[in-house]
Amino acid sequence: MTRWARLTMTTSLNDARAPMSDQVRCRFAPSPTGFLHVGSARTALFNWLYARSVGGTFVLRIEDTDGDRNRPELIEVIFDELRWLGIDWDEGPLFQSDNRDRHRQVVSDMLSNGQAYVVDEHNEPVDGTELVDGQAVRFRVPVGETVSFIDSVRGDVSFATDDLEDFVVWRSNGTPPFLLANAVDDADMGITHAIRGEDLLSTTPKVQLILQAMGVTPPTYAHLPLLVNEQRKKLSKRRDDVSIADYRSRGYLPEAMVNHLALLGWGPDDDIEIRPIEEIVAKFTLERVNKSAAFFDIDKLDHFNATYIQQLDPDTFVANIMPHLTADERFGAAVDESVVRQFAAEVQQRVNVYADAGEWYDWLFLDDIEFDDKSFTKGLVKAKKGAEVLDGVIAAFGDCEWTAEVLNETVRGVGDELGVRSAVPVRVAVTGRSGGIPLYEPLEVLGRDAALKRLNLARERLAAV
RNA sequence: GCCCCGUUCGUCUAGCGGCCUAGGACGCCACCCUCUCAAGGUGGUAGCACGGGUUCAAAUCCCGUACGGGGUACCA
Repeated sequence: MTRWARLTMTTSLNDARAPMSDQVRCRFAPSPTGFLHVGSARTALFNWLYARSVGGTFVLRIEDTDGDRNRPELIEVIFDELRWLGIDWDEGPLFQSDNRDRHRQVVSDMLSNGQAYVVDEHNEPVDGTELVDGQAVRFRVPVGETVSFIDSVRGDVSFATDDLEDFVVWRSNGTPPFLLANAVDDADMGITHAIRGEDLLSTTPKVQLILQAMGVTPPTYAHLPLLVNEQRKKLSKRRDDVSIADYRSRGYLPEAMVNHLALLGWGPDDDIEIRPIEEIVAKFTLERVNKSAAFFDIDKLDHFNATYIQQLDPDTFVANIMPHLTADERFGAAVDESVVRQFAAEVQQRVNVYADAGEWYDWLFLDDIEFDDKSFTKGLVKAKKGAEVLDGVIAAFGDCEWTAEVLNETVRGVGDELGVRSAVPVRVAVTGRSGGIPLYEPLEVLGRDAALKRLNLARERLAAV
């Protein structure tokens, strides 16, 4: 049995149509023309949320009719990103291209019924009610009528057919355009709720006309507000940094991503934003979906991600950041997992994204640190008695007991003697930065020789300023 | 141009006629904590686009204006 044969079975089931509310069927229908981006992922998520929230079925369909831009190798990638996000599907993947004969049949029927007509390359109508190779078919849009429907998000929406031109339902290259294939497939698959982006709102009357011509009851539509960039324009793969895969590789957690995405165009009634997906499913309704566009705010995503990272058990955290650390070309080869583990708790509460973990650890694995200019200026050059502090610490570190506790007391002692705060200058000298995880335990691990080497280096550099 | 949709703090949102002196979150600022930076805690900053109605009462309903967006393809 082919994939599509299974579909047609659903169709016949659906034809019997006793649409019960517990028979909700949603679908996500990406076209494999690019990587999964945040806008598509949000659409997929809302379909999934709705299906799960009402115990319905979530179907995955690949809209691979756009021959030229189609990139089959991306199909698996899209699946992989969906799985990563935790968006699982109950049926499919089904491939639109498998339904080509059916699409052709529908258009053919339209021609014989006079609902559509053949046009030549100049868009001039051609006599005849048969599909002709090399010629397109246009739908005959009725005159003076109104197409209206109830959108679950937007309420009543209506369009005058007079504002619609006779749109193409079959291309001259022998393939169905999106409008036709999408409408037919939704009907055949018994889709009850089409949840999609608002950019498709104005194509809806055309879809309704097609369905009407087929004698099929259209699904309920829900048009989600668009995700926009800083300029308030629809997110675009070209302009915007929106690939789910990119976020994944930088070390965002799927839980954080999904949680954040769920809050774009929807909000719970109880002010609790960060919460498990099960709770979001339980609270989700289409009626609560907003109408206005939402900006994808990375700062907020970062906050969510940091929160989810903090909740991780330490072993998982270490396991997850290790690949990012060892992949770092500056110090990756020197990374010692036991050291990573020793200070993981401190890093875990500071890091927003796994990929940033290196910034907290690097000085422990680097032979030669680089000084952050701002830190060096503020922490040493402009610090009171910066040079004296370093001199004092260098002298004291030469023979003091090398334990975190003693190191702490020693640095403090030098500062007290000089009447200044000594911790930051030492930190800058040893780590290159003015901020970081608590200093003395790592310093104990780093060792006396390395510490002295850096202190002396910093002292020389300071003298040269 | 035409059609459609939208408009609550900078951002994401709660609000579905009185509970609003408009709540939460991110960001930002301050303070506490503190070896630093974070985290955490406390406090603060900032908004119903505008104008008309309707109503005893409007962020909430109606109309208009402005602004923004989407569509208007043999793309999806």
